[in-house]
Amino acid sequence: MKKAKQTKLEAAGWVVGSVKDFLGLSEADAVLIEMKLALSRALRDRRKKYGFSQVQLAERLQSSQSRVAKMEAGDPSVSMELLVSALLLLGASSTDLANAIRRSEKSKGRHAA
Amino acid sequence: MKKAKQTKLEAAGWVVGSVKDFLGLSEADAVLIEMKLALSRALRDRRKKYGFSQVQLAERLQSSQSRVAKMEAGDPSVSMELLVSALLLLGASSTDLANAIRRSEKSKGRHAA
DNA sequence: TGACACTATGTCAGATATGACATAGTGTCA
DNA sequence: TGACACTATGTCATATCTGACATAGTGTCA
Repeated sequence: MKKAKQTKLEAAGWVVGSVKDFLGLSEADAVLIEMKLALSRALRDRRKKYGFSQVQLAERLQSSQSRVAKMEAGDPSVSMELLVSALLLLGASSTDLANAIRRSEKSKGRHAA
Repeated sequence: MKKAKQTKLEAAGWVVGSVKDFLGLSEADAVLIEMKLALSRALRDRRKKYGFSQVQLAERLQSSQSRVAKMEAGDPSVSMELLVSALLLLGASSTDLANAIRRSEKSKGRHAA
């Protein structure tokens, strides 16, 4: 579901609101990125909370320092699943994750008040 | 962070509670699976709410009917990211996702009350 | 200044996920 | 019964992700 999205969907006659309250493609992408960034921040916070270095965390995750750095940097090569797995291994609960995701919501456009 | 987890971690001297309130490896896995199942259910619900067939949804996602079926079945070949992307394209908000994830939490062991 | 611990960035071989296809199963309507 | 729409399952080539490595950047302490 990655490449050639826009053109194909436009060809298929996508119109914002065709079914009502569907998001445009690019907005869904933006929301996903925001969510991943929120998880990145949560990961860094949690690591620091425990006083771990990236190297130490990498050991626990059975990963590498470079990947931990990319996770925390919101690098596009890092999947949401990896971020969530890492957070869970750092003791985060479903509720913690839910909160991080909920908080990722953009404060919206403020079109009307 | 997949294979050979257990043995390596055990060799590294993993003990539940070594840092306190860390989850055991297998529990983190279980939680992740629960979360993905919750998202699967949310996807099916949302698709049905809009009266779409799997084929119709696949078109919107630029995917295929078979993959939609696997998504809804909680097939291990489906990533969390794919589930979330699909939900977002069906108009789910960050809050919706957060709720689904929060609800995925197991009702715990009831060890003490 | 240098030495050190920590973090960031680029690359790549191997592992995993993906869309697509075929095909089978299920339910409904006539 | 058959025809049809929908869903499930298996497979596969290709796309994407991952851990690992090298190396560069940053901060701190002496």
